[in-house]
Amino acid sequence: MTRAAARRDASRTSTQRRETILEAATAILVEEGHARLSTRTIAARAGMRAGNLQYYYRAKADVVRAMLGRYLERAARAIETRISAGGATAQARLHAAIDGVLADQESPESCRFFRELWALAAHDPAVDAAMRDFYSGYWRRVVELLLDTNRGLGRPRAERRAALLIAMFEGLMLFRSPRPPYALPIPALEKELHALAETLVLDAC
Amino acid sequence: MTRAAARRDASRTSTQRRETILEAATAILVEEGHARLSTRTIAARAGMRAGNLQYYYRAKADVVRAMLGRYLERAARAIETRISAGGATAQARLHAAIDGVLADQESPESCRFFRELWALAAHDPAVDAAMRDFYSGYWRRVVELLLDTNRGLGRPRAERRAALLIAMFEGLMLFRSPRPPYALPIPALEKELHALAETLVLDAC
DNA sequence: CGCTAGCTTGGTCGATCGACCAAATTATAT
DNA sequence: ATATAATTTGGTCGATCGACCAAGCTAGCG
Repeated sequence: MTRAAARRDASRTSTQRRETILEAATAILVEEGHARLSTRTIAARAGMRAGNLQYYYRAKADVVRAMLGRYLERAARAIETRISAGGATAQARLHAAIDGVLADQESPESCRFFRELWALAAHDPAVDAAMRDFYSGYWRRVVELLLDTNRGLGRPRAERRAALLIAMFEGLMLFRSPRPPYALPIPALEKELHALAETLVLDAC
Repeated sequence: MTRAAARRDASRTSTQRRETILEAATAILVEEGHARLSTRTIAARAGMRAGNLQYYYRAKADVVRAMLGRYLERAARAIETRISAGGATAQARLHAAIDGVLADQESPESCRFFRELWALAAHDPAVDAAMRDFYSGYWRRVVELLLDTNRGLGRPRAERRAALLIAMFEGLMLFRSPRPPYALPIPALEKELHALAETLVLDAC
């Protein structure tokens, strides 16, 4: 029997410890912001000493990198799941995707996290690269959704409109968080957004 | 003769000294980011000692507040100027406003500055309040522009669509900066955006 | 049993931060 | 010229940061 398997406490495996650290880092980023994301606060939240955190991640940048990968990966998977379960027609899947993104934005944590990510990416090349990767895949996926719904759009136009859609989503996220937004009636806004997506995908003018 | 007028070097008036400080702070925020915006770096860039900076602004927050007010005020005035000079018809003024915002986004400094502002606002109540003020006025102005172009829209719908427009603008800014963006063909994108604004303001469906 | 590898502690290091202040300097007014 | 006010200097303070490391602890191995 290997040592790892023999552990009484499964939460003490090395991978589980790393997971705890990433969870702690995410929680701090969401609840207290990037300015308070220090090796010490992460360690404290993870229930360990600062020195011990360095045993699992040599540098703070390694923690950030891992946390980022974990989060973006999950976000991408969540959206993909929504799309696949969205319905039979391409149009239904498009609207399911929009609903998925909007639902994600309902959670203050998600908005917070992404706002902090933008802040971090502004001057951290590693974070910036990861964000680019994420949005690049995000964008390609939306382009395909638009094309699936209306082949007549043509790829260049679909690419432009996908970019506008994503920009609008991200812009909305800025205004949602952290406190109740700029007196925007979100539900009505979402209907408007669905209608807008409809024209974006149908109008080939 | 007053003291200020008697100064040999006009750049040594108290107000001019403060202006120098705010310029230095803005430059640092744009070129090096909010993480490097410290009282010491600001003072160094303004050509004075850290202690002297505190003579003009008691706390770092005061510098940030003043810099923010200065910048947002200018931004608001620039857009307003564009609109007034935009043309005779309401529709021409709307498109002039869009061009103005897009032109502002062309400058990397502007994108940088706003990205850093969003980062600061995330956990600085004063910055957050100032941003809210700015976007609140921005939003109201766009609502009026939409209503001027097409009375038939009705205020609630105009408010929603103005919000979507602004969200799209701010979202685009995120993707523009700091480095060449996500392979987005910006000129074509801007045409698309004008067309989209057209449907937003005309379609009353 | 003792050995060893994995894990954890607690402390230190140099750097940077915002803030504060007494003293020195410079400009203006009398 | 002298007194007064405005400005500038240079240094210190306590706090926090990322990183580092020697020593101690623990669990499974032979």
